[in-house]
Amino acid sequence: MVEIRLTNTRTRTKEVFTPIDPGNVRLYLCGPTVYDRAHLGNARPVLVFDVLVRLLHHVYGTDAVTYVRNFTDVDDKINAEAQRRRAAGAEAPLEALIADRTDETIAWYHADMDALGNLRPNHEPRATAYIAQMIEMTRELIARGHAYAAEGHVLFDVRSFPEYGKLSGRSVDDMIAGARVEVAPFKRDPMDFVLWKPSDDDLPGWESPWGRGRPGWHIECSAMSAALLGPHFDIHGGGIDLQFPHHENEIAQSCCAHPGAGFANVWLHNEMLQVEGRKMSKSLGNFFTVRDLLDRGVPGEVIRFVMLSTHYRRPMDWTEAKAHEAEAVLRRWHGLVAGIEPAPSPAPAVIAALADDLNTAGAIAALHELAARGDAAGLAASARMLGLLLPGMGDWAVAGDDTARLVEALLAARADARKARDFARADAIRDGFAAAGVEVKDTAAGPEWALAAGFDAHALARLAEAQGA
RNA sequence: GGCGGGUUGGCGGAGAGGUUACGCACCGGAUUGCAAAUCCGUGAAGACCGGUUCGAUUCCGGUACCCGCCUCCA
Repeated sequence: MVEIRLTNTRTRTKEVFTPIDPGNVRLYLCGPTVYDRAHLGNARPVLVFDVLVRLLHHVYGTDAVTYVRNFTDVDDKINAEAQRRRAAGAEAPLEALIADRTDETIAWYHADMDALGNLRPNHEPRATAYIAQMIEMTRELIARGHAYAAEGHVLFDVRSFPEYGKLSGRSVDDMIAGARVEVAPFKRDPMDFVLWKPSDDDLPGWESPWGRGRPGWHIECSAMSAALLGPHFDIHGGGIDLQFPHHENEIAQSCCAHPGAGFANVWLHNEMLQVEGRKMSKSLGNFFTVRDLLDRGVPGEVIRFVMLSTHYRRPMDWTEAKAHEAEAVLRRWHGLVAGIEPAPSPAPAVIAALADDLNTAGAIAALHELAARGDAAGLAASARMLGLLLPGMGDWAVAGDDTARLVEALLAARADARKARDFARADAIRDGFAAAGVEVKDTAAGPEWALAAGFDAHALARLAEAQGA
């Protein structure tokens, strides 16, 4: 049995992972709020968990893993978009406009994450389908003395939970000292957070013991994880920015609603994404979505490779240079594994790297070594652990028939020129191939060719025209 | 103010208290009509200051600089 070690944010140490039930390893990843396209940063935790899930599948068996990732479809940004559409003349009721928006966004999300080669989770609960469970949990928290109703709101009483702040390493008093929190007059403590809030007629709402309203941001994950994984499960994760307040609040809610259950054993947090060395933000103009990259012709597999080439607990810097380098590597690897039957099992070095706190960069280094050794079958089998070189994934790296015809014609023209010792023409074709991103290898058995990074079909067509090929 | 992350060779980026990371680039050689690709090979590091140690880039303390979170955010 492979020993997996993971860095647990809760204990701040790298620990040997021991499942609660090896027959049903359970993980929960905080999913997107579905108000817009997923940006590149949204993809990072999904990729990290995808590799983790593939590793768990390998170690415990595909059927022994339950992976849950939610869709947050109750949110003020969604409401604002729906209200904007109604103001713009949409006739449908607000709830229908919201459903349209969230359905549309979920479809985008699926398409984008699929394009990056991510497995779909076993469950993808929508918050709106678990309102009853959220209300029930809120009632339970009030009954146990951890929450109170005030002016249509229900608030969690952070002073009732001595562990509050433990995950993020802060005390309630410290937080208040540097606080920029909204201090509503009905809060007992400035750090108390909302479990339920009232909705007026312009907002979606559900009937509750506290009047018509909607849930606060954090309660959904507590309710959905409990409903689908139980009150005690193995791994919970997300971006490090969720550590506080979201995950801190989840812990408070879940532990107080289910005393003694334990909630999540291991907390995994990925560091943030940067772009060309700077924070990705709309104001800096370097903000882009996964779809933006895909539409610009960056293959999903290339995005995946770049994202996995930095360890998840380090800041990841997205650069054009990395994308270009990743493309070159993947093209080479696709060429190497084409038509090769993958080995029966992945290379031990790759498994060992991944089992050591998901060292994807180390695993990629091990893949390089397999490639250098010419072990195509091993490379093919091992790359799959990282969700790379999957069947059907490399279509982008393979030349189409039209391209193949042009290249073959040009190669024939070059061979004629060389035979005639017309080296000027032969060199022109050679340089044209290089400029178009076609890599030609002259071997003893004749020329072989492949598309290189930056392949340009138009440049190739122009070359063929110029050479009359 | 509080909490956290980072600083490794030209660039990217890992692990390990003592032995080659790995990739890209560079340089030399083989090969080629010239190249490309390929193969072989060389060189190149650990922000700064202390401490522990026979020995630290790796552990501990401090300094500097960069980044993030504390407000919606993966």
